[in-house]
Amino acid sequence: MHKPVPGNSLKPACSTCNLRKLCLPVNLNSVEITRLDNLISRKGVYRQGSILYRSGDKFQALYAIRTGFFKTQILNEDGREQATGFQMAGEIIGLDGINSDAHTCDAVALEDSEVCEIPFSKLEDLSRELPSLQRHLHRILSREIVRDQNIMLLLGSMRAEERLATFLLNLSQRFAEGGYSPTSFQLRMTRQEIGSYLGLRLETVSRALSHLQDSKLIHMRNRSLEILCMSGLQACIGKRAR
Amino acid sequence: MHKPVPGNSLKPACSTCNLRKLCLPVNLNSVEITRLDNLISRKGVYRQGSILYRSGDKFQALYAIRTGFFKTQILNEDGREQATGFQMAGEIIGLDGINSDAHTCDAVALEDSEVCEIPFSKLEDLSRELPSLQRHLHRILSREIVRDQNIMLLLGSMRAEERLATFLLNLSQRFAEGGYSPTSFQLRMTRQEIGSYLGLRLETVSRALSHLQDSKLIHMRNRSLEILCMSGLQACIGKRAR
DNA sequence: GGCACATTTTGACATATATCAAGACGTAAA
DNA sequence: TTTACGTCTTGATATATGTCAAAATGTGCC
Repeated sequence: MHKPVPGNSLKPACSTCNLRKLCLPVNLNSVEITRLDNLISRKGVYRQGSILYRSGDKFQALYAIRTGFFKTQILNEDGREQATGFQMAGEIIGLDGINSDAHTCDAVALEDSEVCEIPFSKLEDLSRELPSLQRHLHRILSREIVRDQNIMLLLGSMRAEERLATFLLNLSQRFAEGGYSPTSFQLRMTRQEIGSYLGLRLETVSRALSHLQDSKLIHMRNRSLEILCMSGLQACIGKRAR
Repeated sequence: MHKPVPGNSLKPACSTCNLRKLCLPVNLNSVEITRLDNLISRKGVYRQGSILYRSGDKFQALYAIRTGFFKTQILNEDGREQATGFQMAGEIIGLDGINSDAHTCDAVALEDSEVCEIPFSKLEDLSRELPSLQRHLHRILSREIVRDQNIMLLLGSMRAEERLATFLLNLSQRFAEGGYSPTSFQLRMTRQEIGSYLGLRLETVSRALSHLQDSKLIHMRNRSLEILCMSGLQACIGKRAR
């Protein structure tokens, strides 16, 4: 397990253009953007395997991922573990902590990553002054709710291969939104972590991926994925409703 | 399927004491409470089976349930259905719609119910003026995220009987919070609806309930439930991690 | 009060996924 | 390069839950 490295060595600050493009694409004029930028005080580099926050940690800030990849997971009292999401550059992490002023999940870097810290009470202050920022924050919170409910649908009603197809298509879409190839990318997580997210054992994940490959819908070599037939992947979701 | 009945016949307005107690227990002085009350314009009575909103409906308001019981559900393109929650008096419904200005699930009354409508843009306006209201709104949104992630844990890693036990204990706790008996209450939903929520078939729900009853942890007569051994129910969660 | 329909229970059987195990593969350190 | 360790794949088998079916029970309407 590595330790987080304070990231003052890396120069590209979480500046205006990045905020707009990645984290907070909100209709603000340049003065307002500057005020928002000024909130974002500390930045950090997190090495692969290091912890951004743990369940139980005091909640003080949201984090905008500038580069890299994280997972969030919750742990039961009985040691059960559930990955609740994988977050990539441009996404906001930490919303779970607002409710009780404490985080309820762990956030772990899956590769070396940079984050911007957004002190939440300052964000609240500013969003009282800027309606457009306020609205954006509300949308981010609501989007997370919608996303989680769609995962409930997946976990509650899809079979293993459908879950995998849904998962890969979702990653594909998000890579596309980030400006990367939607058909060819690296999986940053292990089969075990994918399984934890999809409610499957790692062997089932492996078998389902092999089957998708046998069907010529994807090509996998270790963790690099190529989607060969997007429509075929889409079609295999909901092939057999139950 | 019944139609909603405009509820101007019923007098008990969603007034201060109700707001405080049920929906928005937020630190506001009486002037502020009055301003909040004034937002809450329309009220409605919904008969059992009627629809509060449908997926795709334009989002304009949140709803505070004054009395009664609702379920929310999402439907896949392929007709798959997932109950995403059961909401009781004192709870807020409709948060899913904020993200895209359209609801993403259906909300159905499971018994005759009364709701207060809270126009969301007015709530945003007021919450820019009242930090304590703003903070409360953020907590409500975050709480829903935490709740959904705990259901992901349930769906992703628990066995049928554990899911049932978790579900019953959650209902019990919420009834207790609403001032009702935590050990004896009516289930407002069918076995099919419970199954949809827990990712199980109705037969499995029925069998799991029968088994909990055989184990003397609960007593069920139709839809009235008595919890005989709270600690026993708790113990059967996580008995066998996988 | 009786009829029709929805809901629930229970049984027998099917099946998807978990479990256990072994070997292949990939990566990092010596 | 070799070694060691974590990850992944694949096979054989076990098991929890789904599926199908029938009967019992409950509920609402005429």
